[in-house]
Amino acid sequence: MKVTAQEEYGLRCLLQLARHAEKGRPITVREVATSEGLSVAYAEKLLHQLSKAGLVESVRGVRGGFRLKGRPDEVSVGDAVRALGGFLTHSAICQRYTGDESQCVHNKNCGLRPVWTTVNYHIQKLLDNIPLTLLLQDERQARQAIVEMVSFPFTPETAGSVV
Amino acid sequence: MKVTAQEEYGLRCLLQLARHAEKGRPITVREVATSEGLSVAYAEKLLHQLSKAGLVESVRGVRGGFRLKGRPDEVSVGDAVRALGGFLTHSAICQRYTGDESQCVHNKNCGLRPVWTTVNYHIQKLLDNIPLTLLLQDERQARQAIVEMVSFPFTPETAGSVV
DNA sequence: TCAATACCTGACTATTTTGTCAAGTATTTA
DNA sequence: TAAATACTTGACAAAATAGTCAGGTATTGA
Repeated sequence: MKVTAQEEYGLRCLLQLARHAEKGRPITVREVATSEGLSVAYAEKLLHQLSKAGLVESVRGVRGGFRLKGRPDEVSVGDAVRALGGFLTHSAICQRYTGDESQCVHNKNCGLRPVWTTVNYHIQKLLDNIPLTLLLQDERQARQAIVEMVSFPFTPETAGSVV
Repeated sequence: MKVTAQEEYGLRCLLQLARHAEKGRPITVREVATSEGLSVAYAEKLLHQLSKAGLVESVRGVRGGFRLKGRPDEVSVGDAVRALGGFLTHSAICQRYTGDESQCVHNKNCGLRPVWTTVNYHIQKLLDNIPLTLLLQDERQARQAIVEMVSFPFTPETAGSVV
């Protein structure tokens, strides 16, 4: 159960664009890479990925760079995850984990499938409701905002203990 | 955002043991491997992993094999995931994704951390409440049981559309 | 006690995912 | 229009994950 490098780093780069959005002019790959501690080549690849997915637009030439395509409060973490690797869909799992067979032996009747379906539903629902702007504040505030948003008994203290 | 092969296949093997539990005698690796469409060597590795984690016990020698250690209704999917690769903890993410630096540049103040904390909390809470027995029924019933358990508006129809 | 059954272990190979590199194209500005 | 800036692309290298293999040890039962 993990977050891929693409998702983590890609999301961080996207947050840089969101943070930079108000300034109007695009931000260069070099700037993003530097402030994220990534190589320029790698940041380039990630931004390109986000660009292909339509979350980001690129401007070539001297004053060029990358720019968030929508308003930062209209782009969600869910959008980013979808663009960067996708959610835990059961169809992806079923197609991938087929053992030695060409089709999964549980294809017709699988006790596990409802589990992943449900997990996926939860995560997707949660992340689709977190706009990038929510994460531009400092960590304490971001946590606060998310906790209030999801509205279930979940305080910073329990949060810490869960992890 | 993905489920690792270890988690998926390991969980499937564990379900075989749970299914077999009432018969009393252990089930051999060969039997598990065959019914899951896995190689014997691989099933062996997975079962060994579950054994090290204490979810499963092994019996050597002629009538040997593997056996679930607890009662099938007392072992949860959450237990299995923990044994097989672990949850999406933020500490794992922070330690792993450090870019070119030795420490993540966001170590002190990270807007993303509360997101993963929350996601992790949700998933863990959900999976810890799904006992293996719930998944031994046929898929329709399993889905039904999970849906009732989590008690939120989530029908088979919407489930399909989400995936 | 010896042969057959089954688990145990660690090293090895294959595959996938991550990350880099180099040569290109588009745009601006002097 | 030439030089500098920046994005584009596809092939490649490195690292992590997945899966295999071979030789071992423990237990049973004839």
